[in-house]
Amino acid sequence: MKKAKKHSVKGIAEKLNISPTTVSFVLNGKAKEKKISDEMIEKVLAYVKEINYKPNQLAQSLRTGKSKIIVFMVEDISNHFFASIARKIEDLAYEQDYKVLFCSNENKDKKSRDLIQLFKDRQVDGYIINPSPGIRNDVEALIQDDIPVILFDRYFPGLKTHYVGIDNEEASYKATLHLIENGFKKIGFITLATTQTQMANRKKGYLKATKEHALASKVLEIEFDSGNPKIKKELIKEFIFKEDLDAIYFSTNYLTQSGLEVFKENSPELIDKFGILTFDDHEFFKIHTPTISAIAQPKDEMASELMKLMLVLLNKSSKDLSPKEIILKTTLFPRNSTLVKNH
Amino acid sequence: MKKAKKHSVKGIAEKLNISPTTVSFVLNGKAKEKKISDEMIEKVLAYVKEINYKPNQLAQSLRTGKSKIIVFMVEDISNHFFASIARKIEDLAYEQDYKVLFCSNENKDKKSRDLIQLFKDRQVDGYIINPSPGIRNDVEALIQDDIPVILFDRYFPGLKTHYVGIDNEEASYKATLHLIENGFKKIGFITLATTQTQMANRKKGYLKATKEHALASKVLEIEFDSGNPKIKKELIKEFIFKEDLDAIYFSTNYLTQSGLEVFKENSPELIDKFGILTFDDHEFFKIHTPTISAIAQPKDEMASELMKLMLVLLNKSSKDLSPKEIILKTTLFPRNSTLVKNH
DNA sequence: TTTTTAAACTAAAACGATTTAGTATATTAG
DNA sequence: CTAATATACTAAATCGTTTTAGTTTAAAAA
Repeated sequence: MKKAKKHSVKGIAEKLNISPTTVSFVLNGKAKEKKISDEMIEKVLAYVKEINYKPNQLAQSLRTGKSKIIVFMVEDISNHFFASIARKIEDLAYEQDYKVLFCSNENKDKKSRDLIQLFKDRQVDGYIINPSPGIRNDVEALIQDDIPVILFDRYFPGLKTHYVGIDNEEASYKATLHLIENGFKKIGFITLATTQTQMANRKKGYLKATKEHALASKVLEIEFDSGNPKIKKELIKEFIFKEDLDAIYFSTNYLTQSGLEVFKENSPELIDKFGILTFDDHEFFKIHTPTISAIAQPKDEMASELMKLMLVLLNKSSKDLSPKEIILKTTLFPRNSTLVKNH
Repeated sequence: MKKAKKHSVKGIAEKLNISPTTVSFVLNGKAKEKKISDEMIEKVLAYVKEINYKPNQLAQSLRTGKSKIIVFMVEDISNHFFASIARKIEDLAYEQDYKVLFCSNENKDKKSRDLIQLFKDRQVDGYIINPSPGIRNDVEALIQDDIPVILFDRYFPGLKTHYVGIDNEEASYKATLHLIENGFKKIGFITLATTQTQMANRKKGYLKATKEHALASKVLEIEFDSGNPKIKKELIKEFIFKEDLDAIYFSTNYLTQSGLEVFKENSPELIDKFGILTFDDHEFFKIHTPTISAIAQPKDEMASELMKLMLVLLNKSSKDLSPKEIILKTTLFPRNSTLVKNH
């Protein structure tokens, strides 16, 4: 197999004895507008097809300032929730000839900032960001620079940005009601120690429901990176077994997993005495014993709303589009862990 | 906030009253070699630092032909196994100033080919590929073009390429022995209907072990995309309950999940009568009832070996490096599903 | 017939870097 | 004292596009 020599606009022009300008116009569909004759268009198109010419994206990007690349930055791309959305985003983007750079900020500001800086130098066209708590200014700076940014899952109160997410408070409120309706009276809430909106609102929902029903509210807040995972489990263990509870509600599947491990490792039989509910669904909750009730976020829909909005932003040169908030519906899947109880 | 004007080599040169060449030499560490004086170096570096200049990667890429982007193509990026490796690859790549384009080929040849074509136009520097069955020629073409390619998880027999993976036959053989040693005599093997190496070798290992111990071998092969998931589960259900078996060994966690669902949905209590073993570990296997024995692939190590090798390839202009095969060790985690049985 | 306007194309600059092939001055060798 | 060599820099080409500002010829208007 011989090394195919690179084709170029210039080469094509020479071969056809015309100017690169003409070739470029035809290639970019500006032929009509630029009064190129039909025969000429035909000729160029035919040759381009014959040699299967594909423009050099780098050169194109350099000239136009558009890289046709978008960034999808999340807390952890290996997390099932984010990975599923990423998978969908990928498809939608490639369909439109965009590439996606996926990256994980570990919910750390330094990492977020480093990544954003990195991408700025690469003139990425747009950002979909699941922001770490302290990057409000950086997000603002991007917006000031007129670069399309969409936040998702969490946002910065008061900062007007495009946003795709769910109504965490409402979802959490309803989920807590579900527990209450099923007879649970001493509901513990295990969440992350953070002021970020998604978690804060889930807590609000929980507190609202318990308060309304005059139930005690017991909350355990765990540091995100509480060093070693042992500590996390120790905290959960203590909370579950020392507090006087009849149900546990986890604010995110990251914690649920640890919680279920705690049961498994300590007293597997005891899990049936508790109501268990979790934010974020996972296939495995359907095969766990007992099956675990969960609040599912509409991952596919989130992905498509994100990309739909992003494409609009990418094609607007004028940034006249006022910040758009897209709030999607969650679904509560009641399963055995909160239904058929023997309490 | 005012829009920061773009800096450039040319701009810097003008400001300092020197030539762009000099600036470039200094920036690329060629100052000494090009006999630039120490004061000059100092001056340039100081100014560059002052204005926090960052070179335009696109321009750089166009000129040098290196995009500093690598592709990580897998079957499905939302799959836990691949997502975990991706997460690690990401870190290692960014450390070296490389970006990574993640993408999923769904194990389909057309998608694989489309993606490769897409990236060629973007002059990606290197490819890490989990190949679909029919893209041998495309991979060969990339290698002919002298572009770094590493296959992983599966390979093309006879085609010499760089490769990172495990010894699937050996791992599968040992896993089957584990079942046999724990008293199981009628072991069913559920796998995908594919001739791809990773699956073929897992089957080989299973067959070898059962044959050696004069046990019957019963294999169920399922089409990857057998239309609707119902059909897949129907097949599994029939296999599990109609064949006379005392253990089930799944060749990949994609099938294990369905298998466990089958048990859950039909007769949850029956799972304790079977030995259950799966290829590929998952956190949830530790909290399933019973806990599920699994063969774990060294995901982190795979990722680091992949990137280590990739970086070597990227820095070799000469392609003198003969194809390197890196075979890593798996770990068998025996858990309750194969240990404490009442059969 | 002369002037305008339209049609069909093109030359050359620009995007922002890297690199080859110099030039001018200073130093050393012969 | 001249020639050779080293030092310290630079002009201009190049990567492969896009786009602005033309030019030339033909047709329409005056």
